[in-house]
Amino acid sequence: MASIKDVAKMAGVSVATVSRVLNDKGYVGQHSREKVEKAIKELNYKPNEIARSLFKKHSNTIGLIVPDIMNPYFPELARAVEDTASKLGYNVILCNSDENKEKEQAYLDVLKQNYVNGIIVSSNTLTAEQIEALNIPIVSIDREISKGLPTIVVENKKGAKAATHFLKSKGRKRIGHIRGTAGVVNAEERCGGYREAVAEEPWFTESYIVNGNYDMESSIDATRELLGRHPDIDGIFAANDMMAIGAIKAAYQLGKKVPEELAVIGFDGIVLSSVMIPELTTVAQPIYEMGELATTVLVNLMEQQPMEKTYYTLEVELIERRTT
Amino acid sequence: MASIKDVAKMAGVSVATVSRVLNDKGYVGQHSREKVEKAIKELNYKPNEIARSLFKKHSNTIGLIVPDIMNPYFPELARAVEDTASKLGYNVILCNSDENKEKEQAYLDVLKQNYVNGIIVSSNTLTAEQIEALNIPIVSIDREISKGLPTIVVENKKGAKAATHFLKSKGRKRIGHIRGTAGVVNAEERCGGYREAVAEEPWFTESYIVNGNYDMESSIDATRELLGRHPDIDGIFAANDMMAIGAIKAAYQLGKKVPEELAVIGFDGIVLSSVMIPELTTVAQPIYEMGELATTVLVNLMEQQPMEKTYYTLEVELIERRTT
DNA sequence: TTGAAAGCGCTACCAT
DNA sequence: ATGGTAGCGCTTTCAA
Repeated sequence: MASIKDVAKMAGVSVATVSRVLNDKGYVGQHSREKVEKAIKELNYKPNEIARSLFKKHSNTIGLIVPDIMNPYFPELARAVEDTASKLGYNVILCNSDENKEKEQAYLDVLKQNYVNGIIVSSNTLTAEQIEALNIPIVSIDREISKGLPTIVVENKKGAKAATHFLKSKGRKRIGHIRGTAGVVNAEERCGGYREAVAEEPWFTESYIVNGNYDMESSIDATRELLGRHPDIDGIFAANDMMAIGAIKAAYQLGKKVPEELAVIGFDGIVLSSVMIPELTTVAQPIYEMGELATTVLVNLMEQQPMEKTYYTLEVELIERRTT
Repeated sequence: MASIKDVAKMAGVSVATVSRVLNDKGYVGQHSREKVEKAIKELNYKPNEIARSLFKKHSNTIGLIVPDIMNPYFPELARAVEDTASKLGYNVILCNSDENKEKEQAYLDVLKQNYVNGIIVSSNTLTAEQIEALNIPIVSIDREISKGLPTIVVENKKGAKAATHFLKSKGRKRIGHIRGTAGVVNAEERCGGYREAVAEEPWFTESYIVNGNYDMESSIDATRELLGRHPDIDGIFAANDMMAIGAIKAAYQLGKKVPEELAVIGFDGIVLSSVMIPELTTVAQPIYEMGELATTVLVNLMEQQPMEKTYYTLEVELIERRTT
């Protein structure tokens, strides 16, 4: 591979001059510039990004840490991040943390050793201390890790409340809730939204809430239990789409018709929700937009641009489909 | 961040000695080693991978180029690649090509400029020349780009044939096929498998094959057309799962019951197929395994280890579920 | 067993 | 306007 030296030699100038035309920085005479450009073309020269990174102390790369890219929420996010990063001249390194603290810290270290410019992270285990110790621009998606740290979240509570009210508006009389993973902030928030919506209902008791793990399997069990306790439930708000699907599966197993006997609404708006049959009514997050925003905010941060805002709460949208 | 110099200073030795203990290479006295290790711990020193890369001429990262991580086939592949790479000490840079030649070449260049050790690619547009010009270890998934280039594929034809025979074994009398994107090799192969299975059927004509684009929308239209032409069709083999889902949607639109009046079988075994309702019968590829294998083969190649094999054809597995 | 120093490819400072 | 060169942090010869 041709290096800057080869270009300089062929053009009959110094490497300094080549560097100047490469970066379009400093004075370069018209004549020299042309010679250099010609040599670059002839040698098909591409600057070595690693050498640049060593000098600049950053590598034009951003790290993306997600729990698991196979979780249907994240491909769209990853795509948005990669699209935006690529447009702005950055590569993205993909990391699957499995919500495991050790893995997460290991990735953080590796990313730092590789001089990433910044990191986008979706995590429920990361602490403010870890981030401060790292001393690299970070933006957090879906959870506020600490005050002041740039964060992109959605209206979890509001969306949950809307979902529950929607079920009521459809004439549902007894509405249960399948809560997300215990300890996860957005699960609490969504549960809070549900609670507000049903607080005044005479029938409501805590037993209308059952715990799931944000996956389909846990939700099938949870739904069976819930429906066992309260056979009169005719509407379920699940804290995410995968659990909504689980609820529908459980309903089929129990011989209940969806939506006739049981209406189900989810949360997230993953692609799956619009593809499955019957199509799922859900409170959709603007996932792509979140990834885009996270990336531009991160890049602003990396480039030390003044930030008007550091905490973004995006709107969710209730999409009515077939399960309600 | 502490550098090797700081460690050397603190330990009272030269940077050469520190480097030796870091890499466990060359002679280091017991006493020096201990001093160095102590200093490393105390400073929480982590070697700068970029500096290493500059010297070594590779960066311990591999590029993964896929058409679109949002396509449900790829998250599992990406996960497998990342898991395996991470285990072997490599990072992975994610690239979405959109099957666009220019984007693809741009990524190839960027990856090379970043000294990636190797690349895993799933592409229908990449040519043997591009790869040779690049001069970086590459393995191709899902398509043989050129003889000799390490390749991981599945038994497309065999699987397609099995799918069609399976429909017959279920008593289906008229079986249509929704073909994948024109010009894509695996689409041809799968179509070939279907053809072999129905060649002897007296009813068979080319009009039982209709073209889709490997996505749901195209398949809905294609299915409506197919069923319009041949209302007697009672079984459909779609060249991938998304198109199978499209076929099912079209059937619902037309008031046909699945599987009673129309059996549908897909291909790929994406997660979606087991989650949707009704669960989809499909010919599953061992996607995770393919990613794993691709990565280990690539790493062998990068490390110049002798390769027994360069072309791997993996078995597919017919999974019977609810749509047949 | 250890250290000095060259060099990986590039940028930016300082001269001229 | 241009060139020489130090230095980014590391590895690896070469000498001692």
